[in-house]
Amino acid sequence: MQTINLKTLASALGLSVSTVSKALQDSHEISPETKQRVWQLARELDYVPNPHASSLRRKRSKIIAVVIPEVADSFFSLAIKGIEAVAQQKGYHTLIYLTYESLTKEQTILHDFQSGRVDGIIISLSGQTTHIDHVTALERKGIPVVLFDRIFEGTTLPRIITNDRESGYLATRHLLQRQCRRIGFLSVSDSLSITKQRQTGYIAALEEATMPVLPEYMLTLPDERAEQEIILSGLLTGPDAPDGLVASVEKTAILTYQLCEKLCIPIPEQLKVISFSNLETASLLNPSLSTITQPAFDMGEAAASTLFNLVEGKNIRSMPTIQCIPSELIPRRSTQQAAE
Amino acid sequence: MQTINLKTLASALGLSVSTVSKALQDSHEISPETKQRVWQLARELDYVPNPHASSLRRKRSKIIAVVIPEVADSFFSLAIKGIEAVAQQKGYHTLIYLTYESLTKEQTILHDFQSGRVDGIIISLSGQTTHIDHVTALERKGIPVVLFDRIFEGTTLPRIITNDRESGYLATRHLLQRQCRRIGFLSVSDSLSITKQRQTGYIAALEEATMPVLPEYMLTLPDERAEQEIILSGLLTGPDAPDGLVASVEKTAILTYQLCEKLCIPIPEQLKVISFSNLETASLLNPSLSTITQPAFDMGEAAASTLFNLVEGKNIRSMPTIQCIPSELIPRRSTQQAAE
DNA sequence: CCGGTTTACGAAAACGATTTCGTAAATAAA
DNA sequence: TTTATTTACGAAATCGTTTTCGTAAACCGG
Repeated sequence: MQTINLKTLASALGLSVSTVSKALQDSHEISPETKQRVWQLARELDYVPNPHASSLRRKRSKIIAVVIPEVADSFFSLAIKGIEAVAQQKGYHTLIYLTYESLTKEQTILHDFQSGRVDGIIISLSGQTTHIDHVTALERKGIPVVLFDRIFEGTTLPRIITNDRESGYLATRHLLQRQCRRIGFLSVSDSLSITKQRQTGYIAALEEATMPVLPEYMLTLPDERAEQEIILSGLLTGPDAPDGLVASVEKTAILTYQLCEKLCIPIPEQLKVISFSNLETASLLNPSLSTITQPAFDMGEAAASTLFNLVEGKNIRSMPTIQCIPSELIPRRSTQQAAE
Repeated sequence: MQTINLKTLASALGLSVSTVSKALQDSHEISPETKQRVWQLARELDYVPNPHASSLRRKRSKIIAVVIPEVADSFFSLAIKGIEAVAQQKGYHTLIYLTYESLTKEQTILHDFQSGRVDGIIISLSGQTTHIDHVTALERKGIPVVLFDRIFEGTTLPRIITNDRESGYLATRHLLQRQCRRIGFLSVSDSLSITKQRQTGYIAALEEATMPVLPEYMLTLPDERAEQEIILSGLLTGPDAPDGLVASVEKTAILTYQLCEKLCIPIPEQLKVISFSNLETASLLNPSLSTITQPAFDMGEAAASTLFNLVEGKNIRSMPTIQCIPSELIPRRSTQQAAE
C-alpha cells in the first residue's frame, strides 16, 4: 500500500516527473497523447496530489481561516454556512477557530497565520477586542483579511456589516409607534462597535421623538448569569419600570422572557420586547418574538466572495471597502398592541 | 519585508539550518547556550515555522477534518464547539466541511483526504448515506476516522453515539404515562441508523404497553415543506388523530407547533409533543417543549479525544470502539397532564 | 538545403522544514 | 598515554510539487 505520487506515475509511464506534473495541469507544453496517458493512469491509480507539497512550492494553500467568537449561535453558525458554501464552490478549504470572546486567544490564533498557513482570513472580533494591531499586522504581511459583522471602526480593511445603527433606530421607533414611553436598551459588556451603533440608533430615535434618554434605562449586563438576573429584575420591577425593551443581544431577550415569566410580567401587554436575533424559533416563542434579523448567510457569502477576490488579486480597486447588507425587522406578538 | 525562516535565523547566528531546527525543538544534541541564542533571536524576529514544509516532511499536519451534514443546527454547532475546544487545547487545527446531506458531496470531500491533508477525520454521515466504502477506504490507508452521532451500523470503526433507542423508548413511555393512547412517530426521509434506533425504541415501548403499533401513525415526512404540511395536517385532523407525538427530528416538532397553531389544536391538552432536540429556546416555546436533549458538546469532545488518541497512536487497544453518552429527557409543558 | 521557430519533453533547482549521518573536539575509561 | 565514548554541531538527503531552463527533434519558409 505505498502512497502514489508523481514519481510513481512518472516511472510507471516512462516519463519524467515534470512532464507528468505539467500533463496533470493540462499544460500546452505536453502533447495530447501524453496527456491522455497520464490522465488515465492517474485516474486508475486514484492519484491525489499532496497539498502540503503543493502549498509549499506555490506559496498558496487554498485554505482560508474563519475566526469567530462563538459557533453555537444562530448568527455565526449560519454565517459559517454562507462562507463554507462559497469556499466549497471555489475549491477552497475552511479552517475554523473560536476565540471565546478572548482577545488573547484571538491574538494567538492570528499570530500563527504569519506562517502562510492560510491564503486569507475572515474574522469577527471578540467582545474584548479594543485594538486590531494583530489584524493589521497580517495585512501588512500581504495576507488578505476581511472583517465581518463585529468590525473595528477606524480601519480601512474590507468590512461586511449590516445596518446596525439604522436597525437600532427602527426597532426603537417600532416601540414608540406602539405607544411605549419608557424604552430600555439591553446590551452585554463588550467593546464592540455594533453594540455602540445599535445604541446610537436607539438614542437617535428617542431624541427624534423628543423623549428623554435616561442612563438607567440603558443596561449593560455583566457576564455572570446570577448578576444579570439581579440587575435586570431590578429594572423590570422598579418604580419606573420600562414598557418597552430593545435587546441588542439575543441572550438578553431570552433572559427577559425568563424573568418576565417568573415575575409575572405579561408580554406584550405590560412590556413590549424586540430583539436583535437570528433565532429560527422566534416565531414559536411564548409570545412570538419581534426581531431584527441579520442576513447572516448573505454576510458570510459576501465576506467569502470578497476575500477570494482579494486572494486572487482580482480588481482590488473596484471592490468596495465596506459592504452593508441590511437587516430585517420582523414584527411579532411581543410588540403587538392590544386591540382597542 | 522578506519572510523569515530557518535559513534566515541560521545565517544571522552563524549556525547551520539543522542546528537551528534542532535548537527550536529543544533537542538534546544542542548545547544550552546555543539554544538560548536561537530562542532569543527567534522571538525577536517573530519566527513562525512554515506548516506546509513541516507537514510535508513529517507526514503529519496537525490538522483534522470535521465532516457534517449541516452547521446551522443546534446539535452540530454545539458539537463543533466541543471538537474545536479539544483541538485547540491539543494544538490541532480544524477543517470543516458540509455535505448538505448529499452522499456525492461526502464522497468527494473524503476522497481528497487520501492526500494526507489531514491527520484524522470526524464524520457524521449524510442522510443519504447507505454505505461507507468511502470511509473505510480512508481507514485502510491508515487515516483514523471517528464516526459521530450519525453512524453506520455494521462497522468496527470507532463511534461516539447517544442512547437513541433507549431515548425513543423513554420518550414514548413518557407519553404513555401521561395517558396518551394514540402515539405517533415523526421522522424525515433518511437512511440513518439513529432514526431507526429511535423508532425501534418507540415500538418497543408500545409493545411493552400492549398497544397496537400502527403504520399510519409512523410518519416519514418528505423534503418539500409544502408536502410535509399536507401529510402532517392530514394526520392531525384525521378521524383517529394522535393524542401524542414523538418527533425524532427537531424540525418536525417545529412544524407540528406551527400546524397546531394554525389548526387550533391545543398543546398539550389535545396533543402532547416530545421532541429530540437541542434547542436552547425549548423552554421558551409556546408551550415549552419537552425534549430529549443530546449531549452535543460532550459528544464532540469525546469524538475529538478519541481521534487524537488514534492519531497519536496511544493505547489503541485500550480504547472502546464505541462510546455511548446518554441523552437527557427534559419534561416541559408540551407533555404536561391537566391537573385533575 | 539551411537558418529559424515550434513542439515536447527532461534535468534540476526551488519551497522550508526535519532527520539521518558523519565528524572534530572534548571527555572519560583503561 | 591510549582507546572509547560523549558532546555539539554541520552536510546533505528527503518530503512531493512546481517551475524555470535547456535541448533534441520536428517543422517551416525561402
